[in-house]
Amino acid sequence: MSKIEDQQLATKLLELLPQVSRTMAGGIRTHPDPIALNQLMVLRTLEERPSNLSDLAKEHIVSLPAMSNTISRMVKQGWVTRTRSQEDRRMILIELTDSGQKRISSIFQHLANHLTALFDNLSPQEKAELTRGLSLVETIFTSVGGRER
Amino acid sequence: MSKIEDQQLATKLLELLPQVSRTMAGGIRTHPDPIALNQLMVLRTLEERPSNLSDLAKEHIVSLPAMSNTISRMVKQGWVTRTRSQEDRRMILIELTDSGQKRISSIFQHLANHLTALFDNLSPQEKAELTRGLSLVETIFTSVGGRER
DNA sequence: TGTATATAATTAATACTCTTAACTATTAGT
DNA sequence: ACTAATAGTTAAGAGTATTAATTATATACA
Repeated sequence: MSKIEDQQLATKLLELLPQVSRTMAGGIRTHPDPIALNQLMVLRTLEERPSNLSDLAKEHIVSLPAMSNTISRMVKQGWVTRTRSQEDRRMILIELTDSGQKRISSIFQHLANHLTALFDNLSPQEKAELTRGLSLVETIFTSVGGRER
Repeated sequence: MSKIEDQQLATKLLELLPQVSRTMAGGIRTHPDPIALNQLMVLRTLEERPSNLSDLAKEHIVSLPAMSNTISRMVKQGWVTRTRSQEDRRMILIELTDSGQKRISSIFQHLANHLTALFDNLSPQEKAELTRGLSLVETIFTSVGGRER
């Protein structure tokens, strides 16, 4: 019920956001052959399963044109392929290529090492608390689901 | 020591990032007269104290040109002013205008309401855990300080 | 069967953010 | 005075986002 506390949470989240996202971006930029943060995240999704454009856009909470654009850039790089579905010819299936797979492994490993170094200073106790906190963030922000419009 | 756990933390963070930032951006976009998320964050910094460009750039972990660019756009909107410091004439002091102050109040209030609604479903216990988790994120990601280069 | 509607994706127009490299002032050190 | 460091801007280039308009394809129903 405490409105004030909630506002403080909101404020803290708003302050943390650029710190986190730019530290991440920085962790990628030190890779010899870097990639945009968003592209890495899309590639990680595709690593788990091929996907069509709409689902990808929904999952990453961006508009269809934005995702289409991003995919175009990655197709140009040879990291993913676009294939029209035969069952429903309106749909485009996006799949990771071997080249894309290699790329993502290399960069993700690099980033993970970078982040792991940051976590190193935490005690096991603190790591557990951090994990718990992130789970709550996950609950809150994924319950919203797609964009609310 | 558990490398695997750390990687899972990294992965979770990487997955959460777009969810959080886009939910935030969405919370702003529903305002009748929206603003870019980054601009809101810079305005909030300036609300606390006027600042020169370098400090602003450091605090938001972006390059000097990026911040200069963002400030230019906000000056054009009349939300902040640029004044050359008299003590050290190399420095530019950025200050919030009344118009900027009004703008930020309105939008931040809107966003905070939006987020507060998300927090509403949490128990006080969970809110405490979330707060703790965010503090840890803060510790980790602000200890890095500026960009690591 | 045919027409209307919904869905999937793309293109276009526009805006914002970010990087590095090159350049202009100004200040501080020797 | 000369050099080096610091503060900021401008330029070039890439990436990401939005909404609006357009093209296909699929589905619903009269």
